[in-house]
Amino acid sequence: MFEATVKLVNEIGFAASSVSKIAGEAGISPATLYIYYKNKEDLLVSTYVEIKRNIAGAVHEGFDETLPIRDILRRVWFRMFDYISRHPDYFQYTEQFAHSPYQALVDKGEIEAFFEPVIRVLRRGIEQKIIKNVDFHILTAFIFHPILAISNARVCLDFELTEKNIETAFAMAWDAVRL
Amino acid sequence: MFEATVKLVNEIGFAASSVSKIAGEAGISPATLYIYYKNKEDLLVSTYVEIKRNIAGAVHEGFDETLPIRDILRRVWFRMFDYISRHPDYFQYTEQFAHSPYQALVDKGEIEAFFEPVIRVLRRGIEQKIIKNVDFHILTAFIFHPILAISNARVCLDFELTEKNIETAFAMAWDAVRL
Amino acid sequence: MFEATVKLVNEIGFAASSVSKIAGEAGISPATLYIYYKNKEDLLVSTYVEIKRNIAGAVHEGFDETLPIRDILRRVWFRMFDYISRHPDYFQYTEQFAHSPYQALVDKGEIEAFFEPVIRVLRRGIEQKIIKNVDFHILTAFIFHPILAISNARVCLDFELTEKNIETAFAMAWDAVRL
Amino acid sequence: MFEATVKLVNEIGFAASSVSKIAGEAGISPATLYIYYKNKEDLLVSTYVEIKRNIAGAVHEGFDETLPIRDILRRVWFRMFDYISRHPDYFQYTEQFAHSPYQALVDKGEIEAFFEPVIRVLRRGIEQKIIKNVDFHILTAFIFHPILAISNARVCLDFELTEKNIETAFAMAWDAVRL
DNA sequence: GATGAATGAGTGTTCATTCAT
DNA sequence: CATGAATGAACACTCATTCAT
Repeated sequence: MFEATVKLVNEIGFAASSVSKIAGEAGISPATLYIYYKNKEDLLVSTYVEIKRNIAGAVHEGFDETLPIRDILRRVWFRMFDYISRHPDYFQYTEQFAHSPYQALVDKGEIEAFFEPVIRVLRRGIEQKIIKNVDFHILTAFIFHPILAISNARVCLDFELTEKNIETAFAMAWDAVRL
Repeated sequence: MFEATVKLVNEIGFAASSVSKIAGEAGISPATLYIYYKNKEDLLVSTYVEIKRNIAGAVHEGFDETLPIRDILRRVWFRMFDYISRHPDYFQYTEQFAHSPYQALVDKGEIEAFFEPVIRVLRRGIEQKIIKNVDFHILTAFIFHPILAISNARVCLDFELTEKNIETAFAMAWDAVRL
Repeated sequence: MFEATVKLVNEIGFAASSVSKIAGEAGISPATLYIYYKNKEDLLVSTYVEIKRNIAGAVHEGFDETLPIRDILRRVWFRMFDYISRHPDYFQYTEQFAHSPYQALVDKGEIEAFFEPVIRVLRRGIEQKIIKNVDFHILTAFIFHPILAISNARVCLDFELTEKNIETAFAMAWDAVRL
Repeated sequence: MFEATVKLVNEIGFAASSVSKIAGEAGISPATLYIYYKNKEDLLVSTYVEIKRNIAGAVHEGFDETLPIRDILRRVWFRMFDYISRHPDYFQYTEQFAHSPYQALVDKGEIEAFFEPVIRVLRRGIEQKIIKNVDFHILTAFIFHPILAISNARVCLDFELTEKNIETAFAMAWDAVRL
């Protein structure tokens, strides 16, 4: 059901992905779907949270708090791009979801918890005066959001994403946030 | 109809905004709506393009190409935040639209043309070795996208957006793109 | 308006031919159409009656009551095929109309009056014991209806209608009705 | 659903028979109808094909290829009138359908296959020089189409159809096609 | 567990028609 | 005469959801 949901949303869009179609894609009856999920909302939100957990796992792989902060962030940045290139469908799902009305139904705290390690690193960076002491929303707007913007360009438009491009982009992100 | 569309999309979301509901909000019959717009798609896309034109007009107000590039971008940056704070609903509409399947139906060239002056400035900045010579998608990911991320935080969450915050954020954006 | 109605009905069918589309085809406003016709029904029925009058005029061209009855009917038969091959659209309109619910709204007497001369000939043929003395519905079922069936085959299917075919068919019709 | 479709089409005509009305007549929800039929077209075409199969079954009842050709055709002819008098509504449905735009969507081959036995008899009649050697479209225009014309007169107008009338009409049809 | 059958409420869209201008 | 603007009612069709089996 998870896979069917993601696949369909990526093929025909969020709004057009009806319960019956998702059930059809999954090879089950719509009625069966309601055994596992309370309703459509539950299905979509659960799928979103699952992917986010998935992403968090991926970006923290080989996470080593003892490295210099710049290296940690750089690794997270690269892991993120790597994940998106391996799972463009999962990524696109989250992008669509995050801008839909369903977004309001997600427990933001739960999502943030997944990313706790890297957030803690940012906080340490501020304390150690390595990273600019600005509001967290502004910080993430410069080191996480550009990833999404760039990846979206790659998924939707004709933009080619090379290793060098990613390196350059990270350098810019680092320039933005470092003291 | 324009106002009704924006209002409803902001209140109940993109997917739930049916033609009848929009017509109801506008105080007209659904049939009447179809005199002015070819279909739902046309209504939504037209509304989007209209807002984008609107935004482009706002950010270019008092545009002065003779100023230093940093000052030009700073002005655009502030004008953008100003516009969003005056028209959070218009902004939110574009954010929702840009991540919906309708997004694919927009003539990207037309939209880009609206922002031609500022884009030309960026290009000049690269030529004059004031701005990093990187792909345009990457550049915009650092000087325009963070505005959206930050504004979204303001609209959706509890984030307060002060003059000083904006100034700080711009400094970061500039750090990211300047040579 | 007459031409537009016929043309559209032949292109998109009877049911799909809306008043607005007919007006559009005629290059006028739907409102204007209502100046000349009471309503849609009036438009369609009038068009039908007009064509029927047209057909009656055509089949009676060069009508000569003094000829032998077989020759008269043969001439009518050929004139009918000639008309249909010159105006397949008019013919098709009548066929569609005659099997639609609108058919009930036509003054059958008025239509029959158009064909009075040839009907009178049939009646004379019965009196002179040249034609079988059977109910008129049966008679027309054999000398007029086959024309429609054959013409329909030509219009809808791949059937080629040669001079010789028509001659043969008339011989069969005559065999059916003559004493 | 089958019965409801036929009944409604006969009562209010083909064009006015909407899916909701048919569903209403059948005592079910429009949505339910779509479980059994792909769409309106499917419903109408299926109903037509079903009736045609039905008719073919009826006219071939007691079909005996060893009888003289005239007797075979006479039996088919009478069986056809019998069917129509027992199911005037089914017959009327096919007449309306055959002149509607939906007609184009039917697999003509499938329908013809239902009537294969009697068609084979006609072919044999031609080979044995009992029936005129003319195009099949012309042949059927004289032995099958008049049935429809006569029956239509009975259904729509005031024409009374007696056993003697039918016998006379068949004699005429036979006169038309026999050598 | 799983599902076939069902549906009320809704979708986007077109209809025939009116009427002030 | 002609029409632009308007609409209530209907259209074909899909929705998320339920429930007896």
